[in-house]
Amino acid sequence: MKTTLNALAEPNRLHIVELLRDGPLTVGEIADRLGLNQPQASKHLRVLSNAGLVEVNAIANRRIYKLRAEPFKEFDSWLESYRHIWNERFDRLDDYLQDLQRKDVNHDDK
Amino acid sequence: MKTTLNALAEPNRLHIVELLRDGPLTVGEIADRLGLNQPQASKHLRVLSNAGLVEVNAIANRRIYKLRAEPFKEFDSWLESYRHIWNERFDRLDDYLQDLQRKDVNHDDK
DNA sequence: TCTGAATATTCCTTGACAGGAATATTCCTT
DNA sequence: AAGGAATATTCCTGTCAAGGAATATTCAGA
Repeated sequence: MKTTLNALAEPNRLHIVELLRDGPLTVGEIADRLGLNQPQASKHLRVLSNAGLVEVNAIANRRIYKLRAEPFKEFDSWLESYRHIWNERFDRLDDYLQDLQRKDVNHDDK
Repeated sequence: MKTTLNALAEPNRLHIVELLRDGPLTVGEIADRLGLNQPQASKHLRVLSNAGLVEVNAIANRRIYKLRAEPFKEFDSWLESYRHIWNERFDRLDDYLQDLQRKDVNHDDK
């Protein structure tokens, strides 16, 4: 999760992922469409690869990169644990304030 | 999306968010539970706040932070555009290879 | 009003990381 | 075998951001 987020936090890498959303692409194509020069594209793809976000398929000279499903699934289930924030009524600030008050009153307890 | 990812990419900030998943918390509480010293906690909360991930509620001396729903909703719909990767059969590598081949054959077209 | 608690802000330093340029590697084509 | 395309790797440099320490601010209570 942490490495995934880290990989996606870089703008160019996010762009790459959004490009690959529509299907596999070659390093050269990616570099072209994003206005990167080839080495930077390769480097970013490496990071994405290490994070498990993409996988490579070597065909002769070319390397064809495509998205891997797993990280997105994980992402999905991670989000799942936050759904209650806008489903249930999560905004229990009142309760929390009462808690604070209670603690203040009994601040000499051990 | 980019700022959201950036904010979450930092480990301590991710922890803060996961803490707040269970309800609002005070700066001091957050710092305690995460083993941060107060200034760092405040700084991270500032970043999270700028990213719109949390909101503050001032009560006397204390600042009570809690999660905001919006960014998570956005996240959810962002993920939505990636669902086809594991729902439909996305792995159309064969098609892509044929495309490559076609381009190679006609590489003298304009 | 004074003290102390809770929080924010500033300044500084250090480490990580992205970009550029150059080079290495692999493979196809002739 | 040679040249060139496609990609990866290395080295260097500059930038940015996180952490530490110190300080400022606000507030409650005695």
